[in-house]
Amino acid sequence: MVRVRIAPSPTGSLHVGNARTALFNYLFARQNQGTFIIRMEDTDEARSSRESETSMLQDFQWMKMDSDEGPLQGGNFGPYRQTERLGLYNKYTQLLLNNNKAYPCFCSAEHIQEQREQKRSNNQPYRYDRACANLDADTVAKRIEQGESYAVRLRTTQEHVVVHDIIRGDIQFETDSFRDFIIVRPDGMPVYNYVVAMDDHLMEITHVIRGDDHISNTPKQVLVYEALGFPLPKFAHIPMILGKDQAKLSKRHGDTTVANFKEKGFLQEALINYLALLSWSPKTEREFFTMDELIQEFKLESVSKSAAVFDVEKLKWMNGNYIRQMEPNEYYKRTLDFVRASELFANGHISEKDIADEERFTKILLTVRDNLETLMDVGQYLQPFFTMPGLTKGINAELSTEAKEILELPTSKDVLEGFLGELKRVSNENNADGNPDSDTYIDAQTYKGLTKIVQKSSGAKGKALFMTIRVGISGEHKGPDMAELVSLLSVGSMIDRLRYTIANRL
RNA sequence: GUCCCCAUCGUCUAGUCAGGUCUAGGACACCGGCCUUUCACGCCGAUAACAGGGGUUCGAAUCCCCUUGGGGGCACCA
Repeated sequence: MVRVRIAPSPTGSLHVGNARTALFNYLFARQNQGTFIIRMEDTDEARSSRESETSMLQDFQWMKMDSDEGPLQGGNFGPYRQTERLGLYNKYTQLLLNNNKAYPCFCSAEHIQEQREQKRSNNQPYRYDRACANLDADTVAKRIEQGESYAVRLRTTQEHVVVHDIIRGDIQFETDSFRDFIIVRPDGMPVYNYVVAMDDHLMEITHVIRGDDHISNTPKQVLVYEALGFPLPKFAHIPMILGKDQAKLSKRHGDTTVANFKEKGFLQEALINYLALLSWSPKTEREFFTMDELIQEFKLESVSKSAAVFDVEKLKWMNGNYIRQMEPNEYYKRTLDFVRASELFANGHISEKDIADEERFTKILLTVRDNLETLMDVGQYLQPFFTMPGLTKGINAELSTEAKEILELPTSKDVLEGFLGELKRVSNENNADGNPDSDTYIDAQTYKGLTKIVQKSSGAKGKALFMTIRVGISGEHKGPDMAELVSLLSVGSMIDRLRYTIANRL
């Protein structure tokens, strides 16, 4: 029975590096009908918080990595927060002390620190001098009785430790450099490398799958397992995710948390898919996988040994693909949060009433879909349908450089005035009272006919014709197909827009 | 400094374990073209890599050694 765990520290929201480690654990668990466990390593009280834990657990949920055991749902191997497990460790420490596999060390932290610095400055590796390794029992008892504080050290007897790693094979370490490391601090707080080993054993973890920044911790943990007589789990150290500068991905690289990507309008499916492809490959040319397909295809043994640079550009590309593949109704639903978060909505240009007209709103959303890389982009592309920069208060009046260049074309005045004239003519034909109002629309075919007329009168064609009309009406140099855009805007509003552009922007 | 890990296009990778089919394949980005009398989407194409040096071998991206480069650890942090 496979049991794996992800053990994050609740010190912020879930980082993509951790998310990827979690993903590999999750995939491995599911494909083996195993158990996926979340354990919070919250013993660093200064940095850990319950809020962080909550947001992390939400991130896992959003990523659709459902856990079988964890701090919220519990399980048979709890508790699932390290701070709640502290009582479990004492008896093991006592056992080690009784067996002489560990011993109390009365050296002060300051003294050790001094020695370490001295060695360092001489460019020599520090090793504990084992000053307290062989004190006789009476002395020890007496000093403890006198209230002298002490740390507990694990007695290291072997010269080297071999770690068997599923991805890297055997790795050998000399124990010399960390010999007799501390497992319990003077205040009784057990140390990380000691605690993980016990937790993993107590939770019956079969495969420890974690980032390769933990490789050098592993021999210490192996020593703990052996001292306690615990059977070893299997280890698999997966490569790090790097930033553009090839250094370990961290906050200073910008957006690196799952929450960041969620907010920016990345889809869970795309993030999972992209993350799965960092340091793992199906060894075919296929790139798109659903979670279920990943569960089928993923192979822990074929995880690469080298680190991967996180490339947002490729994630965006993948995200755009997922957006385009969605069912219209799902697309509508999943986009709404981002519509409501947009500036247009905040300024009242898009209202709940607009959104509630599901058919029309979906139609509009669909016309801008090809332009999206993330769902957050909708705000930008929806603008032409609901307002125009400069025309409406609260919207930035600045035109992009590209848009300005288009309006500077020699034919642009003729194009805009020509098109304005045609719109007026059409609306007069359609309205008995001769006043263009907001209920008159033209269809794509009519629009094409009008552009032909304007082409003749202005002499502009192609880009000079269509881009000028686009900028004149929308204020943007990119966006949905013109025929679709025009057929969704009332003639009255287009007339207003053109007048504004002619008056203020030419 | 020391220990450990890693090394194919700018980036993600296939090929490496079982050497020849590799004048090194795919994808992102970039550049060019087509489609659309427009941007985007889509399609087509181009540029672009075996870190260096020694071996072993008829033959090395693939095996061995060295160098170089990069990363991570070296705590009474997790």
